[in-house]
Amino acid sequence: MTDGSPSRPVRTRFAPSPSGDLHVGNVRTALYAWAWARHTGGSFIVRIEDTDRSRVTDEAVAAVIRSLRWLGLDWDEGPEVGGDYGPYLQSERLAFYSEWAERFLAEGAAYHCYCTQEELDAEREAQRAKGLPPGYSGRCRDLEAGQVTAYQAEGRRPVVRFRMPRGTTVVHDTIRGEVVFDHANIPDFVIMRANGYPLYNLAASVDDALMRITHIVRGDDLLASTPRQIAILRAMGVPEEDLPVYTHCPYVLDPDGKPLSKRYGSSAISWYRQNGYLPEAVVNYLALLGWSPGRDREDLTLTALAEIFDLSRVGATAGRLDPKKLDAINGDKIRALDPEDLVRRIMPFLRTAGLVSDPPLPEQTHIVRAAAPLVQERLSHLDEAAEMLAFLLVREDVFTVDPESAARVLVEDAKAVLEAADAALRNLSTWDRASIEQTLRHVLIDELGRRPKHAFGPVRVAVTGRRVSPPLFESLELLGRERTLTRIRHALDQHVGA
RNA sequence: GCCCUCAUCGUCUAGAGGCCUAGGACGCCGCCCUUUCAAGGCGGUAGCACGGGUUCGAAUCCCGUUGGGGGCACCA
Repeated sequence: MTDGSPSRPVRTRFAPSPSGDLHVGNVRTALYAWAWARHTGGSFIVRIEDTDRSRVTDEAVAAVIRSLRWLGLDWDEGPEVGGDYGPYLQSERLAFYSEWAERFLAEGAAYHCYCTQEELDAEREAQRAKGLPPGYSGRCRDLEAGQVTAYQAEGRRPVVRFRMPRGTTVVHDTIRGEVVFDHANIPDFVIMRANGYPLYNLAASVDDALMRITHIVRGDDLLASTPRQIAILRAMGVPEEDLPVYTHCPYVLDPDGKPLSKRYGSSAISWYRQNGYLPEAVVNYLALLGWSPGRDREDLTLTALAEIFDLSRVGATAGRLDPKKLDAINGDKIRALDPEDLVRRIMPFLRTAGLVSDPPLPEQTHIVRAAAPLVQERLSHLDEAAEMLAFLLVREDVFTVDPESAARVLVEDAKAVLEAADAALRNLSTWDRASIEQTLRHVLIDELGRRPKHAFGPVRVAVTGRRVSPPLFESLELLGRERTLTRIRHALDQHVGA
């Protein structure tokens, strides 16, 4: 449907309801909307759908904004940046909704409905019992003046219900093609509560029209409500050719193939930030989940997306989250980082782990700068830097050797190795990586006749406390002679038994 | 119950009737490199849900079946 050559400036929007943190499905939708706006040179608008809900708080709105900024999705109009079509919080746009509701009422496109919740529930129950589709019967559709007065006398306060016209609606969707809905299956629906607050279909449609949205990119769950929104748009007088183009993105599922729920921890976008993921990795991964550039290209950035993203290539099938693939991409992105940038991104995690002060002391910064390159290609997540670098940053009196590693490596057989290493390193004239390696190789391999694994293993465990560590010789250089020898002697005393 | 919708390796996908003996990526399995772990290199494993059509020819088009998902609110 979308031919990629829009006749009017593209305006896409992301319209989250701020109930808790964004989840990855929403984020992907936002990403696509953003990418399409950027690709076409159009505008990306953020609108907060907070028309209801006591559950909406300022903090929730702030969380949405924080997440979008973290991801790098910038908006041309919306909260904090303003724009010509504001305000961008629906709670501040109530006047628009009532104005249109009044007009619909006056023109007969909508009517007052006096049914109580109980009556509606009973109606639905009866329909269910008869195996009929649930839905409003249209009882109040053509109320006579007398009935209205009677209801009012009872103290009933009406809601505004939209009168769904007869006929069919064809939704033009870039993913589904032309989807036909028979209005016979779409009962009249409420657009305004008795308390004057609008409902989703009204608010969203009024805003989309007023904000001149050209492309609506949203979740698949909204496809079925699209004919209602189109009906409202038409009632507002929006010409057919100005109706928005729709893109209903399929669901993002958890690794088990089930719809994302709050139960699944990593459905919330903040989880990724906290667990050491780079926003550019999340973006890259999500871009590929449900969309493909068509060529065998997978290394994507926001810049690249702005260049090549095409709404018409968004796929129709739901996608499962694949943590392994995300991890792989995250590792790639970490490896591609400028070392200084890596240091900057790692610091917060080291701080959280209590390994560096806030702000970091000069010597801590020095060590992290020097050590970052050693772990860069070993990191899958930023937070892993903490455990990898702990042995370098921890206070000497707090340093401990992992018991299992000690039990397996610091055995009787290691005694000779540690003693030889101790003696050789003690007398080493120059303390640098090359000298350390040369000496240890000479003493442990050539003289003692140990295989590399058995030569360096005990030293590694004694000095780093673990069997897995950054490269040994560089590690010793950074640790310094003093601390290295202390740890070797300590291992000799505590584990091997001198 | 009614309406809508989806269906290619384990996962994300390429594929728009012959280029498909179905390509790539992640995962997985080997091998190489190697001071551990990674990273890197090389190789391998694995898929068009099923049944009917249409066509000289179908992963690609049509119908149905099965299975999955969504919707039918004074939620968004």
